[in-house]
This record gives sequence, structure tokens and C-alpha cells, in this order.
Amino acid sequence: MKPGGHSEAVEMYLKSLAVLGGARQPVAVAQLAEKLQVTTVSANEMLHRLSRDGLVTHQPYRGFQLTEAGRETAWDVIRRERLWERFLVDQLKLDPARAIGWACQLEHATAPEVIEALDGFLQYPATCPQGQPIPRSADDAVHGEGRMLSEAEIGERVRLTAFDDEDPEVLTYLQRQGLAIGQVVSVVEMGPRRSPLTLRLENGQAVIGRDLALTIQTERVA
Amino acid sequence: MKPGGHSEAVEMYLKSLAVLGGARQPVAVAQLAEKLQVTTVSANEMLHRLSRDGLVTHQPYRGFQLTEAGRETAWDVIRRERLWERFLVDQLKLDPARAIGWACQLEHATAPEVIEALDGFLQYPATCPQGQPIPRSADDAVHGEGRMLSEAEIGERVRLTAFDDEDPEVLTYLQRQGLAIGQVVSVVEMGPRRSPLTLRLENGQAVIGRDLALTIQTERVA
DNA sequence: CCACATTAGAAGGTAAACCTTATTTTCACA
DNA sequence: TGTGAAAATAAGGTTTACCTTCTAATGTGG
Ligand SMILES: [Mn+2]
Ligand SMILES: [Mn+2]
Ligand SMILES: [Mn+2]
Ligand SMILES: [Mn+2]
Repeated sequence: MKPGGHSEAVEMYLKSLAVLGGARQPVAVAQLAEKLQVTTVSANEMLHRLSRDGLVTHQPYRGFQLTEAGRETAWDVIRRERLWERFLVDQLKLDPARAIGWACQLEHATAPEVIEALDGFLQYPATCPQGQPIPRSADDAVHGEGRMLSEAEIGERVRLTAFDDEDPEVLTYLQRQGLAIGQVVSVVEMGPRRSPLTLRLENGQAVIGRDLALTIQTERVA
Repeated sequence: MKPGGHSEAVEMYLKSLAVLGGARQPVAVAQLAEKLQVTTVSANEMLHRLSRDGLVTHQPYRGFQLTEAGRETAWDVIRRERLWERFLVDQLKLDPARAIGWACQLEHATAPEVIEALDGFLQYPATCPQGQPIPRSADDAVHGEGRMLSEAEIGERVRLTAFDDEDPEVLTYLQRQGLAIGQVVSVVEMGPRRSPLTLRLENGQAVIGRDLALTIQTERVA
């Protein structure tokens, strides 16, 4: 047993459940299996074990959902991950896109005392490098609540507040395009349907697909 | 597989082998089993697996010894542990006695890039909080080479350079006695045989058993 | 030199997480 | 309302790292 009393595998299932479904909706086995890179049979097996242990509930043919106990642990794992991300990026100056993977290792090997001390050392950061909130009080959300970039109107100026996609390829791509958290952009052009968005940046321009814009949280700028 | 390609269990066996026997002598199974808190049968099993994989050699009825490959990994694990110890103690201000255990978790979850960045962040420290060297070039020693406190003569002034015993109880005891790495002490009194030593500290006095004094490295002071 | 503790090995077992292949159940929607 | 995809279950297998109990070999100290 690791620090929190759960194995690394269990922690990963719980974390994924929280990220994919939050407290709201149940998550389909196939989705979990996809994210964790295991077969659906393996995911099923594990999820039943978690159900047996009271960490998730199962609505057959609908999906699995965290219980209060499960959410508790998931929340804690996410907290550990995001604090480590901050440390790796801010203090060690490592690449944010790759830091996620490294933090995902460290998160399972970190005792509560260490995480609390790290939190203080970093001066209680509010978000991870991708802009997602670092949960601190018992029922903090796992995801930000911003309006998605894809919903912006032409000419509107918005600030990028969070990237929901954690794929290093995607994050590196965004970085290359000059898009960063905190950055203010305005939508110059946006075709109908699934067509890409053209953005004006502080210096320069960027074009990104609608699918990607759907994973970027924003807030209105005065 | 963890960062270095070896499981946590394997890394712990290799590290222990290095600490207990270095490159010099073979280590008895019973000693390993004791340190790792497993049965001798389990230790035997595992050591044979390591032997099969070319990480250790076995001289029947004499013990197991690291090969070059095994030493390589052991050295790296020790390096990771000691760098984390430094971070936990110096930056996070955590108790050195307990930091060892926490570092022993983190050491198995740390990618090479992270360790190199951490090393730089800490400005390439030479030793861990207990004074043991942090290996950096390929064939650095795992242990310091100081003269043991138990060999000091009466009236002699020595500086404490390293504590070999990693038991948190022991380290806490030493701390309570006012003994710290770097501290200069002089031997006031020392009975014959296994009798305790009386030391004069910068401010105060301390009495410690001969067994304990046997685990404390020192260097002569001008 | 021989007894006894240490070391080795043999046999069988557990639990966690994975896997594959195959079958059955159910839901959604066309 | 029937059917096909998704979900669930069944069955059997693997690897790692533990465990216990028992027996056999060995090297050293008295
Ligand atoms: Mn993880
Ligand atoms: Mn993040
Ligand atoms: Mn360890
Ligand atoms: Mn140390």
C-alpha cells in the first residue's frame, strides 16, 4: 500500500473517474479503459473491485461513478499531481507538457506531510500550469468552469484560463502556436460548423481547429 | 516498469545490497531479508531472479554481490534518494529523520530528467542530510570513509561528518542529544570495552553508547 | 570432527493487475 | 420492433512479489 492506502492502479482509476465524470455523471467503462490504456475487460474487473470496496457505484450499462469516499481519494490524487506539476514547471523549469507525466508518477509516492509542505513551499498556488484548479477545501471542483474558446464570438477578446487536454502533443502544439494560459486573444475569423478559428494574439496570429478550441477554457475580457 | 526500468522492489534490493556490501563484500541473504523486512525465502527467491538477470552474482553460502550493472542502478537509486532528502530537509523544512522514509518512496517515481533538474535546483549538493555522499560520477562511493567516533581518543576534538544509521529513532535520539553533522565535539571520558562515551559539545554535554559511536563518522579537527 | 546454525532448495499458495477469447445481455435507434 | 454496437460476464492464463512449511546441504566453532 502506498501513502494513501491505495495502490497506484487504484489511484489512477479514481483520478480518471473524477476527471472524466466528476461527481456528476457516470463514466463508461470503455472511456476509462481508453484513458488508462487497458482492455475493457481489465477495466471492468478493476471497477468491480472498486465497487466492492465502496469507492464507486455501478449503474449497469450506464457507467461507474465515484462515491463520496472515492471522490475524496481522487481529489487528493489530483491535488498531489497539480502541486507537483507546479513544482516541476516553476521551480525546476521543466517543460509543462512533459511535467504532467512526471507528476503522474510522483503523485503516488507522496506522503501527506510532504504534500502539505510542498503546498506551503509553493505558496499555495491556485492552479496547475494548465490552469486547472488545485483542490484545497473538501468540495473543490476538479475542472474549471470557463466558457470554451469555441463559443467565443467574432471580434470578442477573451483570456485563456485553462487547457483541458493533457496530451503532451497537444500542449506542445498549443505552446508552439504561441497560446499560453493568461494570454488574451481575439477571434478574427471563424467559419461555420467544424471549421478552424483564426485568432489574433498579443503578437501574431494563430489558427486552431474547432475540436481543439473546444478544450480551451476562457474568460471574457473587459 | 518504473523510470529506470526496474520495479520498486528490485530497486530496493539493489540499493540495500550497495549500502550493506558496496562493491567489496558479498551480503548474506539473512541480512538483506532483515533490512527489507521479508522472509529469507522471499529474499532468496528475489536474489536468484536478480542473479538470473545479471544484476548480482551468487557465491553459495557466502552471499550475493552486485555486478557492474547492478551497481549502476543501485548507485542511481541512492543518488535519487539523497537528492530528495536534501530537498525535503532544506527546502520543505521537514524532519531529517522522517525525510529518509519519504525520500525512499519518491526515489522510485523520479525520472532522470527530474533528478537532473533537481540536482541543479539544489545546486549540486555533495552530501545528504546525514552526511553521506551523493554519488555523481560513475564510481563514487556509497558511504563516507571517515574515522568512527568510537575510535577517537580522550581529549581529541573531532567533527561529525556522517551518521551511518538511518533508523529514524536513532537519528531523532542523536538530534535530541544535540549531535548534528558538522558539529565539533571532544571526547571527555570513555570507559573500557563497550562502555559509553562522554562528549563535550559546543554547548553542553552528551553521553552515547559505544555501539552508536561506531556508526558515526568523524574527521580530525586542527 | 561433528553438531548446529545458517543457507539453500523444493513445493505449494495468495493477491493484485494485467491479458486473451468467447458468450450473453441490454440499450438505443433506425 | 428488430438488430447491431456496447457492455457485461465467463473462463482461463501470466507475472511479480510476497508467504508458509519442510527438507537437504554446508561450513565453522567448540
Ligand atoms: Mn499517476
Ligand atoms: Mn495540469
Ligand atoms: Mn525506496
Ligand atoms: Mn541520507
